[in-house]
Amino acid sequence: MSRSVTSTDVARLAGVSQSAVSRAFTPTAPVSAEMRRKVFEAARKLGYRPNAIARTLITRRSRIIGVVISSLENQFYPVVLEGLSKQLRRHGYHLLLFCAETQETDELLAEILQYQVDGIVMASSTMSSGVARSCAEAGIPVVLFNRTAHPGPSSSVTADNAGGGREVAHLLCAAGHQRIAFIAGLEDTSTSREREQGFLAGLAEHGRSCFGRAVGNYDHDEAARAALALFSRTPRPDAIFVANDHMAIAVMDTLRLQLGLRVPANVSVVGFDDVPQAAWASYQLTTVRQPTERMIDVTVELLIRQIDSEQAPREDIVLPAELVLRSTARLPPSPLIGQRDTGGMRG
Amino acid sequence: MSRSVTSTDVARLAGVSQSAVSRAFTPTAPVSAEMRRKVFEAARKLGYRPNAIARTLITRRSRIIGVVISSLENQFYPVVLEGLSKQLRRHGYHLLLFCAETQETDELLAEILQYQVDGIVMASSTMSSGVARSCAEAGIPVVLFNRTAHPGPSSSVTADNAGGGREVAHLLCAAGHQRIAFIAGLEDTSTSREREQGFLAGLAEHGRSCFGRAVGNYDHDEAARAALALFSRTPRPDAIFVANDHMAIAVMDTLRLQLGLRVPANVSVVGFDDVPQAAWASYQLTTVRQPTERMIDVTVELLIRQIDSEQAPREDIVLPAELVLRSTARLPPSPLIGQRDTGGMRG
DNA sequence: CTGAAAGCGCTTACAG
DNA sequence: CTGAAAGCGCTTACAG
Repeated sequence: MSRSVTSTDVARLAGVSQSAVSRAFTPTAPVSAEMRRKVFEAARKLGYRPNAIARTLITRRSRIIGVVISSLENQFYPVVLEGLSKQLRRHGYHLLLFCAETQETDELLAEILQYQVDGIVMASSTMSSGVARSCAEAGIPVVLFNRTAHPGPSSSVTADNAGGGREVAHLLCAAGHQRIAFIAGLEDTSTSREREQGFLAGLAEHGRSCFGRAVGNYDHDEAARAALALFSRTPRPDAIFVANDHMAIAVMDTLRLQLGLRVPANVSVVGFDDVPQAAWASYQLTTVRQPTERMIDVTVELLIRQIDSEQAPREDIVLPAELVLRSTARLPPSPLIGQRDTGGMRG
Repeated sequence: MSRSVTSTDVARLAGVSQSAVSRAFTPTAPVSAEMRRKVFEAARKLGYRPNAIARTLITRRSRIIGVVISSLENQFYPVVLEGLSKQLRRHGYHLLLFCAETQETDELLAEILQYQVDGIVMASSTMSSGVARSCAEAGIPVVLFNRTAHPGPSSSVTADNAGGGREVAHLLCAAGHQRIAFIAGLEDTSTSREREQGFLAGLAEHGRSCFGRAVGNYDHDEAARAALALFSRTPRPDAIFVANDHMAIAVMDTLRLQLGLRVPANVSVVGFDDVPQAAWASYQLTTVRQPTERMIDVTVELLIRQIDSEQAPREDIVLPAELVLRSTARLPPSPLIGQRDTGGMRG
C-alpha cells in the first residue's frame, strides 16, 4: 500500500507549518494569499488532496449520506437514486448505498451507524420504521422518501398519493366506467394505503365503491396473477387502478396478451409514478406522475437543514402529483382537468 | 450533535483498558473469554459500536468500494448495482456510489480518492479510461465491469461480447435472413465494438456482410430514430441485431407501432444483456444473456484479492454469454444450439 | 492475556 | 496571519 501524501509532506515542501496547509484548504480559514499560493503549488506538485476520513474524525462530519433502498427492480428507484446522487454531490455530500434485504434491519442499522453518516434517506418501503427511529435517537437526521410514518421522529417527503388516487377515481368515473377495481401494492406501505384511500374517497364522491380488489405486493409477477384473479370473474372490471406503474405494466401485459382484452376499449388501466417505461410506445400508460425531481431537491434540502441545525423541526412535505393522460384510460366525453401528454409515438 | 459512545466509555464501565475494548472487537486479537464477555456486556449497555472512520484512519482500510456508474436508465445497471451492493456487503465492504456525469472526470476522481476507498468498480461505459489509470497509479485497485481497456493497469470482467455477437449472426443466417442490419451503441465503448465485431465475423463465416448500420448510442430515443432511418430504405432489413436490450426495446416499439411491421414475421430483432424487460410479455425479446450474477461475484473476488495483495496480477475475465431464444427472432428450420426459454407468457 | 503509549491525518482553539 | 500543540477514536507493537 503506497503511503499517500499528507499535509505534512506538503508543509515540508512549501516550507510552512502543517496547520497552514490545512488552513489553505479550508475556504473560511484566515490565510494570506501568498501562503495559499505556496501551499497550493506544493500540493499540486505532490498530488495532495486532504484525507476526508481524517477530516471526518476531527470535525465529526463525514459528508456521507446513507441511502437505504429495498429494490431497484421498480424503475422508479434507479431514477431516484441517480437524482439523489447528483443532488447530494452538488451539495458536497456523497452517497453510501444500502440495499436492504428484509430480516436483517438491525445489522444494517449498525453498519450504517458505524460509518458515521451525517444523515439518512430511507427510500425503502419495506424497512421497518423502527430503524428510522433508532437513527433519529442516535442523533442522525433521517428523511423518509416516498413514505411516511407518523407519529415518528423523521421528516418525510412524498407525493400527494391520496390526491392522486382521488383524481384517478374522478377520471374513471367521469369516463363512465361501471366496474372499477384496484390492485394494491404492499399492504403495509404508506404509498399503497394512501393511494387506495384517496381512490376510495374519490369513488365515494361519485356515490360509487370499489368493484374488486387484489394485492400485487409491488411485484411484477404477483401483479400479473392478481389481474388474472380479478378478471376471471364475471362480469369483469371495466377499469382498474394499479398502485404503481411497475405493476400496471404487468397487468397490461396480462390483460392484452393473456386475456386478449383491448386497452382501453375493453378495460381502462391507470398506474402511479410515471416511470420511464410508462411512456414507452408499447404502453403509453395513463398514470399519476410523482414530482421526482422536486421530491429529491426537497429531500436533500431538508436533510442538510437538519444536519446543520439540531433545532430544525421535523416536517412532512407533500408535493402535488399530476395526472398524465396517455392512452390506456378512456377519456371522459367532456374536457377534463389535466393535460394530454402529446410526446411519444403511437401506431 | 450528541457525542457518541467510544471505546473509552466502554472501558470505564467494564473496568478494563481501552486497548482491551478494541481487542474484544477484533476477532483475531488475543483476548480471554472473560474479558470479551465483560467488554461486550458494557458495550451492549452503552450501545457501543466501533467507529469505522477512526478504524480506517489507523488501518488504512476503509472497507469502502467506490462504484462508478454512468446512467441507471438502462435497467442492466440497477440490477448490477443491487448485486454489487449485496455481494460487497457479504464480504464486509460497503458501496460509495458515483453517478458520473460526463465532462468532470477529474473532479470525480479527486472526490473518490479523498474518501480513501479500498477499491473501485468502474461500470461506466462513458468514463474515460484515464480515470482508471489514475486510480491504479494511486495504488487503488480498479476492476472494469462490462468494459475493457487494454493495455491498462486495471482488471476487467466482461461477458463474451464478441462470442455473443457471433452467435446472433449464426442464428439469423441459419434462419434464412437475407438483409441483416446492426444498430450500434456508443461507438467508443468496448461492448458495442466487440459485439459488432463478433457479429460481423459471424456473418463473414456465412459469406455474408452487414446489410445496414445505424448508431443508437445506447439511448432509447436515438435507437428509435436509428431504426426509423434504417427501415425507411427499400428494400428494408429483414433482421436486426441491436447492441443492447435497452435499445432493442425502443427499436421493437418503432417497428411494430410506428412502422406497422410484425416481429418476427416481417423482421427479426435480437438484443443483448437480457434485462428484466426483455422477458416481459410485450417483448419476449430474443437476446444474449450476460451472466450478471457471476460477473458480479468475479468482480468482487478480483477486487478483494487485489486489495489484499499488491502482487495480485491484473486479469481480464471473460465469461460465456448465452443466447436466449424467445419470440422476436425467427427460428432456423433445424434445431439449433441454445435452449428455448419457456418461462413467461405469450398471447 | 493485559495495559500504557504511540500514531493514523486532519482541524482548531490558543498564543504570538 | 502563522505555528505549536491538543485531540478526534481507533489499532497495534511493546513491555510486563
